[in-house]
Amino acid sequence: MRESQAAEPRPYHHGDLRRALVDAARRLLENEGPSALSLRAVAREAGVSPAAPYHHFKDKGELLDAVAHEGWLMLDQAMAAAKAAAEGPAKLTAIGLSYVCFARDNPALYRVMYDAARDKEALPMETKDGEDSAYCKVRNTMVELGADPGMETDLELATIAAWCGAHGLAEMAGFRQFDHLKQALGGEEPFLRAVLNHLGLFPGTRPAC
Amino acid sequence: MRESQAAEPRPYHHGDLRRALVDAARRLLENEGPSALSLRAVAREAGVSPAAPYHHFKDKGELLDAVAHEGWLMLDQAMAAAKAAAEGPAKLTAIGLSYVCFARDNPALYRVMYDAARDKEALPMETKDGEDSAYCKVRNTMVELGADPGMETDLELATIAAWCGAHGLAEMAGFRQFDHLKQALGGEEPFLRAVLNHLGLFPGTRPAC
DNA sequence: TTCTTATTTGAACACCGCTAAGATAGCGGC
DNA sequence: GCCGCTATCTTAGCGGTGTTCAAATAAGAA
Repeated sequence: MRESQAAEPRPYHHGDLRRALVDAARRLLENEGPSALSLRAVAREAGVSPAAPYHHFKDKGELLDAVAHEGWLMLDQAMAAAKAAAEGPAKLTAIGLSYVCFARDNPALYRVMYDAARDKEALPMETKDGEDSAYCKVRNTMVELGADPGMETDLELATIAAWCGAHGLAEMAGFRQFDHLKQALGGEEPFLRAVLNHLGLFPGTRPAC
Repeated sequence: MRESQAAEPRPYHHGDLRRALVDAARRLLENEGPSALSLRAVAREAGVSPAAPYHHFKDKGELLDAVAHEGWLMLDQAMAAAKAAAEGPAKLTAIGLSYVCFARDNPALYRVMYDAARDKEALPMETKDGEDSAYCKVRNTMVELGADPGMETDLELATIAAWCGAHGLAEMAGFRQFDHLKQALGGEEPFLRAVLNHLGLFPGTRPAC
């Protein structure tokens, strides 16, 4: 591993500037926040001129897309790990909790991920390897927990509802106005679990009206 | 009312540039989208120099705060109207639907509203008139529908869960990947209603596990 | 070696948020 | 009426941004 990982897209001068730019962007994002993520700053961080990135990305948005893609991969992994670590119906809550915790621990990256999704007007539905996306993992878990895969619309609706709840909670969990409630419940994780339990996560268990 | 509403902040040269700037910003937001909402563009739209806004707003963020504030007032009104038009338990779904429709019809404004909220790390909890905010309206509705106001944490959790679900749906409802589901359900509004019904909106009705 | 092509640079353009200095216009006191 | 006074607005400018383009450079092919 002489120059980190390279050799796949046939680097010329730099080694693998595309890779280096995405890494620099993630570094900036973590250290300085999303407002510091200018294309020029990324180039500076990677040690190249402001015009260099344009030979690897059409524009700034495409670089952000690449960053977002890595974010979705990380989220996938976190959710898969949480699912594997839990048993039975607790799997769903565990997945939701891992989702919200990922957003809490990577707020800038999470923002970039959803900005990209809004631009495309779609959530990523499959990873590069053809594997199921995080969204599909939630749906699969629903089926494993007893949702009828024949009732496709109901299954899809339950998945969407769960995803919406988790995303909303991820965006709102940091708001200060909930601090007293977290304290009353004994910490942040109990608070998150409590809200998740209030959401109608399980298919077929919603109130009839 | 000679020059629209004025006389409160004692305008000098322009009449009421502050008001005009917020209006110009809302006009730009609606016509050109959030990315076109630069402070200079707002000044241009209002017919003043790029430096003029700084005598009425500390910086760009403060102007956006003013725009966001008007957005929250509009959302308040929409939710209040929806609540008044529905009866019984349908009130909650009606409120949720009005929330999501507001976001759909004013996507750029909705974005500005939540950007401001994230900066402050809080949702607006009361309007200028001391009236209850949209968030409080949801909680009040929960009580009217039978939630026990004595169980304060449970009431709060239910309110948060409902708000999270509505916000998540508002952000996700426009994604193209749900088009086929909307079609299967007979349109967008049935789709929104279906997702809202899948969310655990009502306090005390969540599954026991 | 020479040719070709991918990569990177440096300079430039238009736009951005923001600041400072000066011009302008409405107000209160005389 | 006139005179400050102060709020308002403009002009000019700073450093930063995304993006383009011609020139320079370096790697591989012939």
